[in-house]
Amino acid sequence: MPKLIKVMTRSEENYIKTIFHLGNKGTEAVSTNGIAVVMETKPSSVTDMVKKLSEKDLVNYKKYQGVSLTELGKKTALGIIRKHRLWEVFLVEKLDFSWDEVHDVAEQLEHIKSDKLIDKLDSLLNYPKFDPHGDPIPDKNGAFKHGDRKLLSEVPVESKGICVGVKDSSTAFLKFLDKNNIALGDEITILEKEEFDSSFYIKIGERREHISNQIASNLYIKIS
Amino acid sequence: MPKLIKVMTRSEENYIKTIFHLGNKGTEAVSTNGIAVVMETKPSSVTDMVKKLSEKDLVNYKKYQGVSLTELGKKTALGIIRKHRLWEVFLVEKLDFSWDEVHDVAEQLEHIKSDKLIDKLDSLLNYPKFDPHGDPIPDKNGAFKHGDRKLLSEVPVESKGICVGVKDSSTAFLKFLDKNNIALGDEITILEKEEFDSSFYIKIGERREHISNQIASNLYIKIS
DNA sequence: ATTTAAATTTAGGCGTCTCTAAAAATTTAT
DNA sequence: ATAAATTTTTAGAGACGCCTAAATTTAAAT
Repeated sequence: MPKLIKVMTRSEENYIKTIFHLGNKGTEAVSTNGIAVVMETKPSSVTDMVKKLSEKDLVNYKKYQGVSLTELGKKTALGIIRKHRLWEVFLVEKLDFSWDEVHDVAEQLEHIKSDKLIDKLDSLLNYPKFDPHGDPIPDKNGAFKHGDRKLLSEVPVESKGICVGVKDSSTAFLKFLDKNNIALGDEITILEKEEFDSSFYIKIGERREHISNQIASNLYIKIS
Repeated sequence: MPKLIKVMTRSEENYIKTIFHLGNKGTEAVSTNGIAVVMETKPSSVTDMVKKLSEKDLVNYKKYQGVSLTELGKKTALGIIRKHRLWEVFLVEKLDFSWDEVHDVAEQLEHIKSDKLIDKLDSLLNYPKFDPHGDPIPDKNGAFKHGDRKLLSEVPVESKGICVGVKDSSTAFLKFLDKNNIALGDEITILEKEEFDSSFYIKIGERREHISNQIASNLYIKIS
């Protein structure tokens, strides 16, 4: 009889989510320290929690070997991420939040427990496939695919595509993009690559822009 | 310098809300037992929490004398109630929940911390004045008024009015009303009062109904 | 006015989640 | 290969919110 008692605390959910993001969708083992840094807590606290999650069959854990998610853990993580991203869409589409304001609130809303709520929300929003940062929203079964986006920095000169997402969704980066009139959906063409500093000259809409490598390696485009 | 540190835990918020509801908007002293019963906890737990709330200047408390809300406590309670009721409207209006399903989810959503969120939600819903059960929604400053609703059971024969709310918003009662086709907004006339069992004969819409005193003393109407 | 009953508080303890400090294991460097 | 540095785990403790059991206060009953 599997333990399907999914009464998870907020803290447990946050750990699961972090392990998912840190370990290539939970498949690779993550270090105790890594988790501690991201969650702004101490390694010893991580060890405690990881043991508890292990007892609940949400993670695979062997002392000193790092942690990865079990199938149950992955399913759980996808459920939380689904909720987080749907709420982000809601905040932007229905409540006029800007894309750099949504994260903190979504972080709270993702812990609300109600299947009906999230299904209805999904329907209200017309079953969106991506959140405001271009990240994919898992469906009810946890499935999600990513088209074939590439980082702007890893695409050959002359390529043309649509800006579909950001890798770094920090407030600072998003505000920078806003200030420079770069948004999801914009058409981008790589004009030239500056070998000296790995920066790029691009055409975006009708404008010509010069962007640093740091920017280019945090913007996803879908080649057309 | 007032302690405006409003970092309240979920549990603290629930106590404040209960004290507000139990004590005539927090003004009357409430008993430890009363709180314990409503919150399904033990009196000793209530004592512990009440001490903590007292230290934070949210309640007035003297041993063995019961608890009432301070001004700060009342303001806090109204803020939580505002959030709860706005979310209820959202669930019914935007997500097609029925009025007997909203309570549990709203109970969770009311603890989300974001002023912007609640203001935007208010705006999305067009600044509603009442929740799906007819209870008034406090405005940003905590002000709310109730028109002049009366319990059906306390109104003279021949009175005519609109059904504007329920006193008991339990799932059972709400389902009963649904089953009997009684909804907010219905026009009701008191035809006759049966002295024997204090039941009422009423006209609702075009129908004639016989309702028990228990029902009548949980339905609010606004005399027209 | 005492006694009895009921309500309330205190005392001590438990589970969760966190921390610091110290011990153990692993990795890196020489 | 051994020593040094780093990472990870253990041990012990604290805040929170709850509990049980016992003591205290208040209210009710005779």
